[in-house]
Amino acid sequence: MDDGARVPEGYDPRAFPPVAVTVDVITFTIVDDLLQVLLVRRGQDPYKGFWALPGGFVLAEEDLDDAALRELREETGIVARPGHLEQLGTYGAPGRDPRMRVVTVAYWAILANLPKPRGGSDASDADLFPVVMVEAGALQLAFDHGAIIAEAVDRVRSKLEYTTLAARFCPPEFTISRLRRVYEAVWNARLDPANFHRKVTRTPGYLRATGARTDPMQREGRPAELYRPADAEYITSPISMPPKRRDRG
Amino acid sequence: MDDGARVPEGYDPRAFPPVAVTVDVITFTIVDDLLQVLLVRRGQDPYKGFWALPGGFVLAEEDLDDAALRELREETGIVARPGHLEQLGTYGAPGRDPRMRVVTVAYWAILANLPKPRGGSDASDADLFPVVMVEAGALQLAFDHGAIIAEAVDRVRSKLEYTTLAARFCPPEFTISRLRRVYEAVWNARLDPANFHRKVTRTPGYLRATGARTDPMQREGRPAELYRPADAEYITSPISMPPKRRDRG
DNA sequence: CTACTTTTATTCACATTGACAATAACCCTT
DNA sequence: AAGGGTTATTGTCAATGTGAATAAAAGTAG
Repeated sequence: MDDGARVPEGYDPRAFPPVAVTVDVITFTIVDDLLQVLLVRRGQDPYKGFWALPGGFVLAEEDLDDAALRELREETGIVARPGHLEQLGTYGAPGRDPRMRVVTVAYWAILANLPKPRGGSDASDADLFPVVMVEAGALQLAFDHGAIIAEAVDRVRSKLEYTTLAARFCPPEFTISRLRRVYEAVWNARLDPANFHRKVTRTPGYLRATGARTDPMQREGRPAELYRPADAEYITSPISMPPKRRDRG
Repeated sequence: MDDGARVPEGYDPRAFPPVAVTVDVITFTIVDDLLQVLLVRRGQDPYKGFWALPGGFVLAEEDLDDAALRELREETGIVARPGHLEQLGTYGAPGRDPRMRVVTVAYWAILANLPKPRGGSDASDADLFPVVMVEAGALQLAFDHGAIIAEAVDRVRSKLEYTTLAARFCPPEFTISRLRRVYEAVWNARLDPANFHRKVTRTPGYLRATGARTDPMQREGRPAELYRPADAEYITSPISMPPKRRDRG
């Protein structure tokens, strides 16, 4: 069957504007009941010493998703596969990189149990920062990475409403209150434990009880039932964010 | 204030893999109570004679959104500004274009009252096709445009649930039943007129009554109140898609 | 007038949700 | 063993939202 993929003769592969294509990755995790984002300190100009998203050039024969995973690994030493990896958007305003035209494809990822990050080849340092700190403008961010992070935060906040992605922040087995604290950290809001319990346990496809309980020795209060994620990726009736968020007072 | 945007000396702008960056645009409109998509027939290899999304190279000093608007205008002769234009995603699998590495940034747009399309510079022809026809595989589509269109259709279908974008398919003033037929066309489902009316009129920020009515001479039945879009872009309580869709029988 | 069409209002049964009370299951101290 | 503290889980109740069904309203056509 003819798939039409003929290459015309005399085609000049250089007859297009010179553009570099890169990927950048926004990695979210939860530490100390706070939503945190992974950043690397730039070791060279431009923006030397500024904090930036891990990222870099897409290789010649590499798909975009693979490039995102590779850069995350190379620049931060993280070998664990993210619990979620998804394209966020592509940013290509002329002048966003002072050297030349750079179009970057941004990805965002969820990692549970993020190990202590260490700098890789292109970065002199890597560290986690609470999103509230980034939103407050407490960091010097390179390029347009502040705006990109803001869009990623919006995305993860709204995706918790109608997907089961919150479980990706958790270990394979987790309690309902752990899941609730994920929502509370990402949304920066407090949820009623009883109503949250009723909502998620009655959402079909979200949770599957394991039958086991938490070890009472390690925690305070009544031991909790352990759950693992079920098969649903999207939920029909959303878990709605409380109307008033308490961020920044 | 130092913004850190120093250009290092000796930087080689060619030290990156040769990649072409293009934009493609999925344009939706509603004709004959059907969701339709705008395609152009390719006038040259590869995929000569196949149907494709309008698109092309991003120019040297051009932002991505501008490139999308320009390509839509150049390849289809459409001068009207879309009621909505949004990035869909970026597709860059090696080999998706047989000539060279091409990374394309896909946009999707909503146009109301789309005029009869005519071919532009790069396309020998442009026409509208019902989405159900594309989904049935009735067209020979170039590159990976079939998969891209499928993702765009998913996106517009789900966005009708929690945004006010359905109104972008309508003229500036419209009736509730017109708005309902937008949902019915996009979702390929039937909605109860009375419940839909109650729902959208009680959704804050969605509609603002104009006080006028439709001219009874032109239509059958009772004249309907005319509305225009209000200020909300997102709605808190979603308009939910009926569970069973009737597409393809 | 009646028949017919579409729009809009109303009603009922039922599900969902927020607020909050009550109970359960553990720990610890006395 | 009893009581207090903490967290987990279940239950109650009123308010609200939704699907289905019906009715009323406002026009045209005959």
